[in-house]
Amino acid sequence: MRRSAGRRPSGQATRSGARDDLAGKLVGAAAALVAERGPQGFSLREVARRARVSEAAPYWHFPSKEALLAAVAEQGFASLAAAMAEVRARVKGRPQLQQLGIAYVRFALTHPSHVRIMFGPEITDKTAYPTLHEAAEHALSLLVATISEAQRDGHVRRGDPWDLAVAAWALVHGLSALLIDGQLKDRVTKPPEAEALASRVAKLLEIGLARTRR
Amino acid sequence: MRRSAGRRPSGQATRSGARDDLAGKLVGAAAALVAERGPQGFSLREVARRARVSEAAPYWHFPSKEALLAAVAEQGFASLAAAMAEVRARVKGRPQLQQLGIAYVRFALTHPSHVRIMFGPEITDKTAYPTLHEAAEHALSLLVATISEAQRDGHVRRGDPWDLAVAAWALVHGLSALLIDGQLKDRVTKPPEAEALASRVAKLLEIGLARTRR
DNA sequence: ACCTGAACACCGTTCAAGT
DNA sequence: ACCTGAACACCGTTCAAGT
Repeated sequence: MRRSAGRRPSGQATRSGARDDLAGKLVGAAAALVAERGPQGFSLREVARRARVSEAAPYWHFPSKEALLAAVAEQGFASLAAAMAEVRARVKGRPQLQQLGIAYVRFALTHPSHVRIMFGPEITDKTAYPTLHEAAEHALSLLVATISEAQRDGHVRRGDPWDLAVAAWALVHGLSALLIDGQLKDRVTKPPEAEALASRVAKLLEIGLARTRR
Repeated sequence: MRRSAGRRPSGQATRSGARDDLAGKLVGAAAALVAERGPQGFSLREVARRARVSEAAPYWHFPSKEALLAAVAEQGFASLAAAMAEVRARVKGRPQLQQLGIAYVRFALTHPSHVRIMFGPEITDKTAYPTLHEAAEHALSLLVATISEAQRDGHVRRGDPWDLAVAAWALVHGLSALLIDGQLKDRVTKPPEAEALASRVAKLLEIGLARTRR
């Protein structure tokens, strides 16, 4: 009960750009370890070992293993949002939604362990980490914005944009989960097949959300 | 290297109906523990404690913690398939698909930890447990059958039924995952709201998969 | 303020030993 | 064939102690 509950979960340096920043190094090592071994093989002690500090050292910067993972998850939502923003900047008009969906699945397939941390039960209460919550919220807001604009341009049916966004999110998130969890291994074994499936499903999304009478 | 890799992962009795069946008792205790504490709080030692045997005892019946969890997951897919079959028997015609979707989400919301075990990373290689794989395959086959019949009856567009089934599965699975993982807690806080959202999303599914020009 | 070393209470799994 | 008791190598977390 002597430490101050690990501020700076995003892991900036204490002073400007100091490179003795252990918090940042821990987040980096944690992200790498998650990518390597997945949520199962992850351990705080191994992170400490990789950062060349004692097993108790991380506790000064993060109140728990969960808090460190929350920082990793936040990082993940930031990269996801960046990937989404890139698509929104690059492709305009009717195909935007489909491309956004494909980008989502692609992100999940290239960072499966990251995605598991972002959404899985490792972080029990997401609202306990406000910056994580905001990062997730921001990614969703990009999708809602895309839907709203598509409605304005007449590419998507009328209706509550949040509802439609959740449906779109659920579709690509569900496909990602099924692929990551190996539930479709019988029929889709290689990455290109997964990409093709993602493309077809995202096409169905575009059709499904399209204005009736197309 | 002295035991025979735990046969009977479904946990039947050795002789007909013998009630000293430890394997079955372990699966029961494991399922209860999963429901109580989730995948995180689950431990093989606690299961052994609840079954009133030593911590080494489970290893005669199951080669690993993962194998015991695979039995729990198999049970989960069996109940899911049963719930789906019930819907298929009860409701016919065009609303069948929507009702199936709602039933899926309802199952996930009432058995969140079970669903996590069924789909999560706890079981690394699903193909290593053939009966688990079959149980999952069977649940999917019910969905494919529903789609095929709906196509025959003119309620669903043309196209590879497996593709359409995967899209439908992804949609309801994704919505379930987002709800379970608390990703929608900002907007949907109570079970009735979740049900209503599931209903609207499943309706979108029906519309999206409908024949064009409806 | 920040970190170490040692400790506590847990794990999954193995292995000799019992019946 | 089936189970126990003890052991090994790990965990997350805490706490006194150092600087």
